Amino acid sequence: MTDSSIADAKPIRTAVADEDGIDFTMIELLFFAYRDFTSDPDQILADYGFGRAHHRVLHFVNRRPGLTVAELLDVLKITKQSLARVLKQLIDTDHIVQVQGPRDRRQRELYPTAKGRALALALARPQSRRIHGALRDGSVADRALIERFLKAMVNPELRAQIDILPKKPA
Amino acid sequence: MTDSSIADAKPIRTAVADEDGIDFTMIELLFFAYRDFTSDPDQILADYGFGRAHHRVLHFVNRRPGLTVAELLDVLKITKQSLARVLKQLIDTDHIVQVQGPRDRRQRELYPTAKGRALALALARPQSRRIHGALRDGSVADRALIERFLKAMVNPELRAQIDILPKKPA
DNA sequence: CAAATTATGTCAACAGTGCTGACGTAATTA
DNA sequence: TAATTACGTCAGCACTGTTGACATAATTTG
Repeated sequence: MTDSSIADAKPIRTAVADEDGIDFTMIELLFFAYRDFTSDPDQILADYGFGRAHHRVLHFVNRRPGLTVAELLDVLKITKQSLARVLKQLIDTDHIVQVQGPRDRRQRELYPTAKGRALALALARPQSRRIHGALRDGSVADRALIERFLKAMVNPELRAQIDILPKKPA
Repeated sequence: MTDSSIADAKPIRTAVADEDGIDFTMIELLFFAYRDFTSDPDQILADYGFGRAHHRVLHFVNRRPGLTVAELLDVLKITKQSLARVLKQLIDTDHIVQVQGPRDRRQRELYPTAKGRALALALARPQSRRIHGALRDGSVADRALIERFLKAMVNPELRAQIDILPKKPA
C-alpha cells in the first residue's frame, strides 16, 4: 500500500562520494576553479558593457589575427547569429576591424586594433596571475603535466585547433 | 594630420603569444577543457528540459544532503531568485525534497530523492569518464598535483567549502 | 510580550548569450 | 549561366544570471 510517488519522494540522507566510482572531487574542483578563473575578467568587462562572449572573441582574434568569421565560428563552436551580436559591438567600439579577404573577397579577416589588443591583454592579465600563483611552487615538469591533463580533457577532434595557436617561444 | 580614430582602427597583424608575460596557452586550455567537460551533461539535461544550473543544484544537494537554502546559495554564489527558479523545478519533478529544519523551522533542508540521486550520478558519469581518461597514464602523485593546482585556482576564502565536501574513502 | 531580525518564497523586469529558422547579397565555382 | 559559399541580418525563443520590492513565518532580542 506504499504509494510509489510518496516512496520516491523520500529524502536520501547519505552523501554521494567518490566511492560510487565517480570522481566528484575533481568534478567539483573544475567547477570552482573555472568559476573563479572567469570572475577576474568579468569584473573588467562589466565596465565596458561587455560579457564573456566578447572576451572570447577578442581573445581569439588577438591570438590568430586575420582569421575569418568562419574560422572563428569553428573555434568557438557557436552559431553565426550568436557571434554577430558580440562581434558587431566589438567592431563598433573599435576593438576589432574587418579586412576584406585578399584571395576570396567574400571573406572578412578579423584583426584587433591597438585598443582591442590592449583590452585583450588587460583581461588576460589577472587570469594569468591566478594561474601563475597556482603554479608558483611547481616545476616545469609539473606545468607540462597539467597542460597535458587539460588538453586530454578536450574532445580529441578539437585538439588540432589548440596546436595552431601561438605557443611559448623557446 | 593623422586622424587618431583612423590610426586606432588600424589592424594589428601580429599574434599575441606567451612572450607578453601572459599565459595564453593555459588560459586557452582551461577554456577548451571546461567547455567540453560541461558538454557531456548538457546533452542529458536537455532531455529533461533542464540546464546547467539544475545540474549544479542537484550536484551539491547530493554531495551535502540536508544543506539549507542559505548554505546552497553560499556554495553556488548566486542570488536566491536565480536559485528559486531551478530549485522549484527540481522539487516539482521529484528530484529534490525539502524538509523543515529540525532546530530552526524556518530553514528548509534539501535532500535528493532516489530519482534525484540517479540523475546526479547519470550526469556525473560522463564527466568522470572524461577525467579518468585524461588521467589514465598518470600516477597517484600526478593526480594529487592536478588537484592541488585546481584548488589553488580557487579564491582562497572559498577553499574551506571544498574541504567540507565528502572525499574519496581510504 | 512586543519588536526586530532572519530564512525563505515570490513577483516583475532586465541583461547576456546561446539557439533555430528564414531571407538577402555579393563573390566564387561548377 | 546556375549553384554554391561567406557573410550579414531580422525575429523569436530558452536558460541563467541580475536588482528591487514585498510577504510570511519563525526566531531572537530588548
